[in-house]
Amino acid sequence: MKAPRGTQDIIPGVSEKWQFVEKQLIDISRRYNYKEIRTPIFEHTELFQRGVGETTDIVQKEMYTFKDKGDRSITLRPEGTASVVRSFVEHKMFGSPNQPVKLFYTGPMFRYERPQQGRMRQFVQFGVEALGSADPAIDAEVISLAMNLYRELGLQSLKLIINSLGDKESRNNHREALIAHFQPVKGELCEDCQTRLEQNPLRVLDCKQDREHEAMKTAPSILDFLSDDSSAYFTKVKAYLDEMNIPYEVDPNLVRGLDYYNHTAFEIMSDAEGFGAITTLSGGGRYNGLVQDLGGPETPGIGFALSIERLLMALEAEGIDLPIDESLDCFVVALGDEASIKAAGIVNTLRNAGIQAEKDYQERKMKAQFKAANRLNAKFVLVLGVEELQEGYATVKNMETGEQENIVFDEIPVYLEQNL
RNA sequence: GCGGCCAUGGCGAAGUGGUUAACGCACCGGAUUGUGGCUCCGGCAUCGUGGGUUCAAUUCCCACUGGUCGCCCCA
Repeated sequence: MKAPRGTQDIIPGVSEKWQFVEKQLIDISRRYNYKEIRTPIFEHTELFQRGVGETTDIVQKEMYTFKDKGDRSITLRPEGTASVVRSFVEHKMFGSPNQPVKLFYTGPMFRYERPQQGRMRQFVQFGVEALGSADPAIDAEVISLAMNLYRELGLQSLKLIINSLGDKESRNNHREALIAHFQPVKGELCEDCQTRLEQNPLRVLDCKQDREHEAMKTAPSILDFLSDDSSAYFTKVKAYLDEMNIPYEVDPNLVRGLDYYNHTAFEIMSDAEGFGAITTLSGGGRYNGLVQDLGGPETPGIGFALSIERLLMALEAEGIDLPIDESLDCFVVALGDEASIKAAGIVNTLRNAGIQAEKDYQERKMKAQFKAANRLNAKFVLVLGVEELQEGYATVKNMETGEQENIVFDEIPVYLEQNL
């Protein structure tokens, strides 16, 4: 038996990295005053159809959807925002006195895709959502949070790309212009783009296949169609980023793959060598209509999500070692049955005193027990033999210096606490 | 969803249509009857799964599963 395609086990040796990174993400989020939200891993299919958008690749071909025994259509969540917004509405968080409502989440997401490195069918996202504020300062805050998460872990090769998708009016005008622009050459575009032109002409812009087509190069930019309000908004977002010394690049072709975005859109990529085809570390943007689409009052929102798998890949690509403690405080070597019983007692006492302790369970000989202790990076080894048992002490060896001394049983916890 | 490459012990990695499938690392045991990191000796493999060709398949063919790279898309 193997884990299903596109899934992975995170086992000791790697799980420590996950724990470290996840703790880091949570700590930094707390500093920005985001609170954790946990939502179900599956939802009614309709939530994603409405929230993510019928025309998106996610909804059209990537969802894990099934009927449960009550004949309900259920979908394993492909992303986090729709669920968070659903929960925001369901729990009437729009009524909270603390606005905006600032939330973060971590957990597995599911998309049925062809796996390759950095693209799994089950992958873990960390994301934040700020609901209830239309202040460009919160856009900048979310972006700065995203950048800081990476920076504080030591990543250097980062590129922040931003764009504005405008408001409804801007998008409609741009949409008309795009259709008018591409219609005459429609037959020369790839099949997907021909469909996109009908359904969501904006997405023609980020087609990789037709990138070289001259109509692409001369295509009307959304930035030229921004309404005065949208344009002013985007200018303010940039001003905040400038003030926070966050470098960015404006890419008018940056289009997010989910339908709910408007105004600010951004993506963080890695420049690092050895990163293969996938360079996007995280993406996010503003979604001012989404809360209303999902049955809540008109409420602005912005958020972003990152993939922890890709974050770990980026760390690897940049050769960053996480400060993970792989040592063991104490290993108790016991010789014989009687000593083994005493060892179990001592190990228990030490653990109760907050000291990491381990003993042998393989009936190994002394030499092999020392080898095991060494392998576990034990800082101290306690030896219990016949003589020790008789006299009521343990031989305590400092594995780094090789020095050893006799410590009576009762004093072992204190001795170790003082010397660790 | 499309195309290429790949699959040998815990890990890395040779190899062959035919009796015992190299080697390195790790692990276990011994040399060293109570002390790790060095040395020497010994031990340790249903050759991804299923089917086919053949007197004989780990080796050839097919399917499946999985990995990987590119495309697509994204996190």
